[in-house]
Amino acid sequence: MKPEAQGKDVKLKILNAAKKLFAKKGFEGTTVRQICDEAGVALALVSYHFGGKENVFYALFETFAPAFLAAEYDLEDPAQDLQAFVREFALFRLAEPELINILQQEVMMESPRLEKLQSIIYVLWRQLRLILEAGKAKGQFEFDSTRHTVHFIVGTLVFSRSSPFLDPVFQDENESNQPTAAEAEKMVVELTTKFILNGIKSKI
Amino acid sequence: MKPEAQGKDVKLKILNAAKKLFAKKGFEGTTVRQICDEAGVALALVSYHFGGKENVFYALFETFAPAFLAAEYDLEDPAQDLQAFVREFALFRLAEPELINILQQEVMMESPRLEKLQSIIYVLWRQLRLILEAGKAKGQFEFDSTRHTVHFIVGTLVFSRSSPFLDPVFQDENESNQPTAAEAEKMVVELTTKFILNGIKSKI
DNA sequence: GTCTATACACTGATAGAC
DNA sequence: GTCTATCAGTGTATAGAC
Repeated sequence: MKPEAQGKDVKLKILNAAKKLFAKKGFEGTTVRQICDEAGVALALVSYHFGGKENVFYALFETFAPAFLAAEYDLEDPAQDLQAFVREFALFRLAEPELINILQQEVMMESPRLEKLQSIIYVLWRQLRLILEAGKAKGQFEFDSTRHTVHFIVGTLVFSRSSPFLDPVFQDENESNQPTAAEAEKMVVELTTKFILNGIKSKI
Repeated sequence: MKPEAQGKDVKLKILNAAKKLFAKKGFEGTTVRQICDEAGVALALVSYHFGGKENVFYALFETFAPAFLAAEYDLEDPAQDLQAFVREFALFRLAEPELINILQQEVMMESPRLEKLQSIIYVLWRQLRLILEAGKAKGQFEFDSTRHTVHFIVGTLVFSRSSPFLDPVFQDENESNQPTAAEAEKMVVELTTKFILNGIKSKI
């Protein structure tokens, strides 16, 4: 391994370890020692490469959510925009469940760290709000309060804890034969879209 | 104040402080010192009255969610049962937002503390699942996957962070004139019910 | 029951060898 | 760049005065 590549490698190992641990134990519940143990590197390397635990947190989002939902919507067909929005969000959640998990925890406790993520979150929030209002104006959606509806949709999109003890082992309901990973992905996106669009009485 | 009542008073002050802080900073992010400062009592009293920080956590739910959603549903009219379920949940969230907040954080990180709350959570989860399946069997609801639909509904019910920076100050949309607290409550319940019931195409 | 003072493990961060 | 050893600070819990 080339010397100059080692730094990158260690940084990535730390980021992956931190992602896993932050999602599982929260930011405060995770110690730098745990991160380094999980990553298999020495304790000092978090400070060396990132300059502290908090910067690992920010690097997590810069690395794994670089242009997360940077898509713009022209609001010409809000129903279609909403579908695209939901789809993109659901796919990101499938790709990076830990990141969504961390984000949700931080949003819940209004952590001070959110300030530096405000751009990401606020943009999303605003996009959704604009789509909803445009769709309502065009008669495509049916809801009373934009503020609450944004909450409902975000809640639907964000919450997906497949804890073993909440979903006890039981026969696959409809999906009797094991779907492939790709099929399962597609299904989740479809189901989520359907629930949300139904929720605001939009055609699918 | 009667001597024997002082203990109760201090315990309640600690519980209220802990509820506020756990919701805001998470369990691990909250220190016993912070709890006691917020409660205005000496550091030692958490250990004295509860036997440690973790027991304060459990006492929180025993105290403020004594028979939370103990309601039974006969599943004769699942659509009505679901409405009652959503209503009861939404009202509890209005009454004890911090508790829902804490619960959500813990569920997200699958904290070890959840084990002792399993009965509460699992019962809820199961009730909702049973209502959904009964309603589907009766043709009242329309959805493909019970598992995912439970997730969507719980997400909708649980997520409601009214952070000032997510909902920037802007003119009350529909609700132009200030509603009373009771009216606002009623509205939230109605909106939530509507979104969820629409989501599974149930009549309202 | 409530307080202050303290014990002692563990935290994040750094210094210095390699 | 990476490691081990160590620091100062803070965590929870307890001992003992009142």
